[in-house]
Amino acid sequence: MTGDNDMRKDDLKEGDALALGQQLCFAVYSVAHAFNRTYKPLLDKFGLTYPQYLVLLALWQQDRMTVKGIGEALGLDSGTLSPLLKRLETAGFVSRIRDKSDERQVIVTLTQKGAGLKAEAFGILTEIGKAMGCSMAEAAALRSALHDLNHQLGENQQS
Amino acid sequence: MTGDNDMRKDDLKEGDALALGQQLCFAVYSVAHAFNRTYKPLLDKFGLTYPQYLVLLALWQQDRMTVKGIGEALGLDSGTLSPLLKRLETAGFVSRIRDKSDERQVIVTLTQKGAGLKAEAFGILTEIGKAMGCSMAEAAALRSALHDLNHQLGENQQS
DNA sequence: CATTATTTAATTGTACGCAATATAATTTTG
DNA sequence: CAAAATTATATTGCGTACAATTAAATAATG
Repeated sequence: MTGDNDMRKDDLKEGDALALGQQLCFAVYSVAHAFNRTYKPLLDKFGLTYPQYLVLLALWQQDRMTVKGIGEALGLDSGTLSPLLKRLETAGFVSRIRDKSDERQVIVTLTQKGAGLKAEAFGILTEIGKAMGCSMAEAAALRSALHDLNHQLGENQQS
Repeated sequence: MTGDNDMRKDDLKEGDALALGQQLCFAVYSVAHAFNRTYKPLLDKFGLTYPQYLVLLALWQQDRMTVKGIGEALGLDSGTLSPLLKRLETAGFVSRIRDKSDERQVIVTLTQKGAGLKAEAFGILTEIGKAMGCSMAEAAALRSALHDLNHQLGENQQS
């Protein structure tokens, strides 16, 4: 480290561009993991994973969705959802029934157990709110910025 | 809005506040996937996955790290890193050598191929910058907010 | 200095996430 | 109406993530 490196602060700008701490994507990646770790103990009580919880959230908002509908709501494809829904079915939270009027489709429906979980899972909301420990305005601004970024990144996808 | 106390709006706001953390989490989750999709075609050219690219970013910043060191930098454990590093070694980007002075440790070192890739990676930055379609200032602000959130979520973890 | 405890990687098992493919049902079309 | 194209879901294969376990090396302890 002696002598062979005369780099001064001014020269470091380009080198720093590739630094981990500078990467927005890494910040997002890290927070996603942090959220996952925060949710895990809360969801473990119900035997749910975070993606499974997302599916239930979607169904609590609107029951009787097709696999495709859930996929569009969550940004997941059948390769992810088919086995996930099978596990949710095995666990007794949802049932999957072929649509009689279009047998290609599978209608995913909440069971009583799945529907009943909504009330119990309400406590998760408050726990997550507490864990974030930031103001509503901050959270709302961040959500909005991420929403824009998500849309922007999606735009560049279809090329 | 301040000081105006409209009963209905208050109810709505309370519901929003409760759900905000959850929505923020989903926004982060979605953007993480969106970034992954944006990076994929860029990294495919080099035969890299995004987590593998993260490891190289860490090594470009500081070469000769232990598995544990890389894990701390990226928030990953040996269960993820061991097979990943094996693939990076097979692909010729890094080499793994047992530390002679402490044979428990494995020192991960960039090969010439791995080190040489850094120059080409600047092109990825430009592409990502374009895809994000926001100013440096915006990106920096978002990164800073995510950094804070990550720290905050981490605080609540240690119980 | 031998035993125990801790540390570091690797391994095993489960669950995403996604590309590519397969399969069956429905539409489109010629 | 029959052949081709499209659509919806499921399956396969690969690469993360992460908990739990294992194995080997080092450190701490009596």
